[in-house]
Order: sequence, then structure tokens, then C-alpha cells
Amino acid sequence: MKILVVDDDPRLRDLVSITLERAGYQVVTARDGQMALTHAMRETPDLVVLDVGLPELDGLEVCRKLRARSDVPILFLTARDDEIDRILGLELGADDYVTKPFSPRELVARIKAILKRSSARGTATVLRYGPVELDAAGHSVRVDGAALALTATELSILRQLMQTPEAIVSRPQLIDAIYGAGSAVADRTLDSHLRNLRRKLAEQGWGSAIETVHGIGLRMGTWPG
Amino acid sequence: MKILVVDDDPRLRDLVSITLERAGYQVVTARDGQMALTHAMRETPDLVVLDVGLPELDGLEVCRKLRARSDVPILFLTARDDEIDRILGLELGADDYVTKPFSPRELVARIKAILKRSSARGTATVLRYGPVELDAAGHSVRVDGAALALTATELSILRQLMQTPEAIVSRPQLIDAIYGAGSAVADRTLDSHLRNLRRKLAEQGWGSAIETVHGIGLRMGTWPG
DNA sequence: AGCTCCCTGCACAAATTCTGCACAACCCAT
DNA sequence: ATGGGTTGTGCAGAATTTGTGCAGGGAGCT
Repeated sequence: MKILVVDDDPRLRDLVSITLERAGYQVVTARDGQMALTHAMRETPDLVVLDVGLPELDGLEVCRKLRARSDVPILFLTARDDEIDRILGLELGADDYVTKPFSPRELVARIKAILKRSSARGTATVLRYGPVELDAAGHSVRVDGAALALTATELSILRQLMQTPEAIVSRPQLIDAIYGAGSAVADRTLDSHLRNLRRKLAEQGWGSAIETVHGIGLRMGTWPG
Repeated sequence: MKILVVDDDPRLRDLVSITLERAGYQVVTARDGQMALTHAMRETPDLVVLDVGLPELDGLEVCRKLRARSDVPILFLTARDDEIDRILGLELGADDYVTKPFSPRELVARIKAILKRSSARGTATVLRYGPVELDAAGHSVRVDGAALALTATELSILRQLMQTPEAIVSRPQLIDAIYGAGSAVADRTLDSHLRNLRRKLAEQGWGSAIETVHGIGLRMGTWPG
């Protein structure tokens, strides 16, 4: 989980960073609104901790601009109570706020709560094609409801194929996607995994799910039924 | 609502006591760290007001010890600004702090805020999955109602896993979450704790609660029944 | 000081998965 | 039909990942 921390006060920035890093998050910092927007685009954080009282482009403005292009959860840091009213009044789509001074524990608790909510919202990690269901987070695959025990590599192959159903994926593409690009694994190796994967699918009665297109590549088949 | 006030200065103790009593709280006092711990155990206060600069066992130490067995909210009283850094930096789990000199009104306001928050957090501190119940506040775990004696690390692991049931948590993620990020604990160490945790679960008949997904991580299992 | 409990991590064993060779089977254009 | 290129299969050693026995060190309690 990556978190973008935006505050102009270096001490507070450090405090928050250290706290969050201890809590197991990856942290990126920005010291003003402009930088915040740049980083938000480039780093695609999972959450933004945003100070309201930024110089120049203030926090509320940054929030509005962020919301224009992303649904990233936002947690505001506010110094004074009257700032809270502005946040609430403006309905900017902030997810929560914490008033300074705050305790690290509190901050982490709030962040966890937000992330939990937003991950509950976005259960879109499940790929589905025909009777095959692939849950990336749980590393689990079900066929007609029955769980399939796949190894990491097998699952990786299946995911690639399911990401573009009905489209043909070439072998080099697959290999690049599974191992990094420019890896030197033999073509036969891919075949081995492919075989195991097919065998496991076949045990559930879907042996023909992955079809070979000779000389071109592989694809998650056009479903028979 | 019962509040424990810990300070070695009798005048300040009285001031705080009277202020709080006027605000409608029941007050218990202690003049040193040792006494504070004793009272905290016996009286189970709803909040502790703790002076940082105590003789002998200092406030930070008291806080740490309290945290070892309870989640009671803690409000620090600090004399100097540099003490604040220590509180925040150490991430002891304090909920707020007030610098001396402070106004009685300020103190009461902070206390109200903390109590409000902690009651709002309220009953959501219990994680449950299958027959396993984890009560973060009480540091206790029950399986089919039977209490399980877990060490701090074991509990930490279990909590991480239960926070995202059915999802896989990688070993690095677990290690980052339990110790700070970027810590250098051996992989085997995690295994050791894991083994102990599993053994204890097995004694209650749920040895398979935590399953291993080879090469990926661990997960709080898909429940058998 | 002595005792207990917990954390940490080494050395080794066990389990699981990955890789790729040798060869057979297959597809398609000529 | 035939030959060259492509894909599937049996198999086994290599490599990685995970589990276990065990022990030293340190914190806390009496």
C-alpha cells in the first residue's frame, strides 16, 4: 500500500512518514500542492494524506483537482476546528479528517479504516470468464464453484489470458508478462506449466478452456456453451 | 466515567482533580509510575492523564507498560516542547497531549474529544472469522469461546491475517506490518512464531486455520465448514 | 540473583514448484 | 505426401520456499 503525504511542514512530514512506514506502508511525500498533483499522477498512491493549510494551492483546491481524475481516498489534516467546517461544507469528497495535534495511533487507525472501506467497495479484483473465476487478492481460482489449487506460475498464466478474453496472446508476450521482460526461459518451460494448468482445468471438465492457435499464440477460448 | 490522574506535583494533581470532578468525572490519583500501574489495574479507569516527567518510572515507561495490557486512552501532560517529539516519535500509543501550562477548559475539551473518539471506535474492535474471535482492545483471542494465550507477536500476526480474511498476505507484508517497514528480521523467525501460533490454534482443533500458499504468502483460510 | 517466558535466528529437513531436455505429435504450405 | 517449423508430453534434477529442532539472549517478575 502506497500513501502520499502532503504537508509543507518538514517536521510533520517526517513524523507522519515514519509513523506510516512503521505501520507497514510505503510512503511518498510532497511539500506543496503542485508537487502533490504531480506525484499523485505518477505514483498512483492508494491514499493521500493532505494538509489543508498549504501555501499557494491549498489543500481543498488540491482535493478538488485530484477528484477530477481519480477516486483515491483522501484524509485531511487540519490545524483548526473552523477548517473542519469548510471541509464538511464543501463536500469535496474527502474520506475523513484528523485535527492537529493528533496521535500517530489515531492516524494509522483512521487510515486503516479508510483503506478497509475502499477496498470493500472495490471488489473488482475478480476476473471471470465462463465458469472460471479468478480472485487475484486471494490467489484463488474456482471453476463452477470448485476451488482449483494453482501454483504461482500457473495462476500468472491464467490471469494473463483472462485479462484479455477471446484475444490471442503470443508466447513471448506471455513469458514477458510472467517473468520480467527480457528473461531467458525456454519455450518448453512455458509449455510445461501450460500443461499442468490445462490438466487441472480438465479435472474440472474444462480441458479445452485454453486453446492453442498454431503459430500465433494462446487464448482463453471462445466458450463452447 | 472514571479518570486516573498521575502527577508527582500535588498542586497540579489537585488542580486537575478538581477540574475533572467539576466536569462530572470520577477521579483517582496516583503520584508515581508504580502507583499508577497498580491503580490502572485495580480501578480500570476509562482514561489516564499522565505526566511525562515522573520521578523514577517516567511517563513514557508507564505508558508502554500500560499498553502491554490495555488500550485505555492516555492523555499526556508535558512541560516542554521537546518532550512532545519524544511522545510522538516513540509511537507509544498516546491519544493526545497537553502542554503545561494549560487551561482547565482546554484539558476538559481534550478529554471529551478522546472519550468521544474511543467510544465511537467502540465495538468494532472485535475481529471474527469462523470460530476465531480477536478482541484488539483486550488483547485476547477466543476459539469456540475458549481463551487462547498468545504472545504479542503471535497476536500481531493473527490480527494481520484476520484483517483481510480469505486474502493472501505475503511474508514481507507480514514482517513489515509486525515490525516496522524495512526491518531486518529473518524469514525463519516469522516461521517460528507462526509455528507457535498454529500449535496453539491446533490445540483448540483449528490447526488448519492459517494456511500456507506456497511461494505467495499466508492466509486466514477459506473455512472448511 | 534466579527463574520464566518470549523473541530471534541458525542449521538442516521436508515439501513444493520450476525448468528444460529429448522426443513424439501435430499443423500447414509446398 | 513431405519437410520444416511449432506444440505437447514424460520425466527428473535444480531451485526455491517452508517447516522443525534447538539454543542463546534479553526483558520482566519474585
